[in-house]
Amino acid sequence: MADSNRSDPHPLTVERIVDAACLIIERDGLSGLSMRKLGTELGVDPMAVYHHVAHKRELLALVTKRTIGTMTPLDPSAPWEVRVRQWAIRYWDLVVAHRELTLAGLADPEIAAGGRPSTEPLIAAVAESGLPTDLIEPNAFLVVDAVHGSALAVGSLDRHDTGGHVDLRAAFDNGIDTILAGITLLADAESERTTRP
Amino acid sequence: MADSNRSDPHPLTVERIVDAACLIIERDGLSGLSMRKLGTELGVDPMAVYHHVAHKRELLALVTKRTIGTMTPLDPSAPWEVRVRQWAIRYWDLVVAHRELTLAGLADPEIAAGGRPSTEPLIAAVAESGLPTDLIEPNAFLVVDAVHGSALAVGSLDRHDTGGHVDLRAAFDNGIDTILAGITLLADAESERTTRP
DNA sequence: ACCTGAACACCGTTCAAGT
DNA sequence: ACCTGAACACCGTTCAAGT
Repeated sequence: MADSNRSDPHPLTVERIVDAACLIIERDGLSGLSMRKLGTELGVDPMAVYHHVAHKRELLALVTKRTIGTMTPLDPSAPWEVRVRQWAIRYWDLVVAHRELTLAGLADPEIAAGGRPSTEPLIAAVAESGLPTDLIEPNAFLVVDAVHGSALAVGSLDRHDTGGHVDLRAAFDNGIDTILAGITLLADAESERTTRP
Repeated sequence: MADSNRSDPHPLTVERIVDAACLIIERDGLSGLSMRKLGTELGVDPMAVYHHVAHKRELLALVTKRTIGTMTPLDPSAPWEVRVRQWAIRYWDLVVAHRELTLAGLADPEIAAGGRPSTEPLIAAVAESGLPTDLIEPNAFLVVDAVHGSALAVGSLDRHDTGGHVDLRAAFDNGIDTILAGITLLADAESERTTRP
C-alpha cells in the first residue's frame, strides 16, 4: 500500500486507448469492439475512456490514422507505371487487412477524416504518364476506387470459386494492367495532338 | 365490431414487410431501420415480424433483392463499348442511391446473397472486345470494382471541392474512358499475336 | 397459425458523485 | 483532474403465453 503515487499504472493516455482498441479489433473484429469492452480491457471503468476521447467515432478515426500510417512509401526511382502498380498493391493489401475499418470510414466521414492514404505520390506518378492535366486526378481516383472495390469484395463469396485471396489479387493485378494500358493510350493520343498542330 | 373476419387489414406478408422496410430506409436511412420501428410502422407488435423473416440480415437480403431488380437491362444492339459504359453508369446510379445498403452487403455475405447486379451482360460486352478469354472476367470485375469504389466515395467529403455528385459522376466517366481504352489496347495486342503466327 | 409482451444480453452516451 | 457507477434511451432476438 506504500508507493501508489510512484508512477501509477493507470495514466490511461489516448495512445494506450488506441493500442487497446487496435488489439481488440485485430482479435474480435471491429464489430467486437465496444466502448465497454475497451474499458474492461484497460482495467478501468468502461466510461473512463470518454475522458480522453469524445466518442466512438473519434476513437475509430484515431485507429484509422494509425492504420494508414503503416503504408510504406513508394520507390521514387521507379518508372511511373511501376509506381502506380506499387501504390495500388500496397493499398490493396492494407484495405484487405482492414476491411471493416475501411467500410466504417466509407460509411462515416468523421471516421474517414482520421486519415486517408496519401494520394500525392500516386497522382505524381500518373502525371508523369503525359496525360492531359484535367485527366490526371480522375485517373488517380480510378486506381483508388479499383482498390476499394476489389479489396472490399474479398470475402463476398462471389467470384473466386477456388483459391480465395490469391485469385482476387491476381485479378486485381490484371485490372491494373488495363488501367495502365488505358492511361498509356490516352497519353499517346494527347502527345499526338500537341506535337503536330 | 361486425366484419372483423372479412379481409383483415393484418395479413402481414413478407411483401408488406419489405415495403415498409424500404420506406423507412428511404426516409430515415438504413441506420434508422430497426426491427422495433418496423413493427410499429406496420401497426403491429415489434416482434411479429420475426414470424415472417428469420432475422434482420434476411430482411436486408430481401431489400437488396428488390433494389437490384430495379436496374434496367442494356440495349443489346449497341456496340460493346457503349454497353459496358451503360452498365457501369446504371449500376453507379443504383449504388449511389443505395450507398448504405451496398456497404451492408459488402460487410455481410448473407445480405449480399439477396442479390447482385447481373454481370452476364457486362461480361458478354467485354468478351466482344476480343480480349483473351482469361482476361474477360478480371476486366469485367474491374468495371464492377470501379463502380463500387467511386459510388461509395460519394459523400466522403474528400475529392470534389465544389459541385458534389456531378463532379464525381464526370470523373467516373473519365475512369470508364480509361478502362475502355485499356481493354481496346490489350485486345489489339491479342489480335496481333493470333493473326500473324 | 399467427400475434403479443415480458425478458435477456447487449449497445453508446450522459451526468452527478466520488477521490 | 480524472475515474466511477447509476441511469437513459435504445438495440436484436428468444420464448412462453395468449387468441
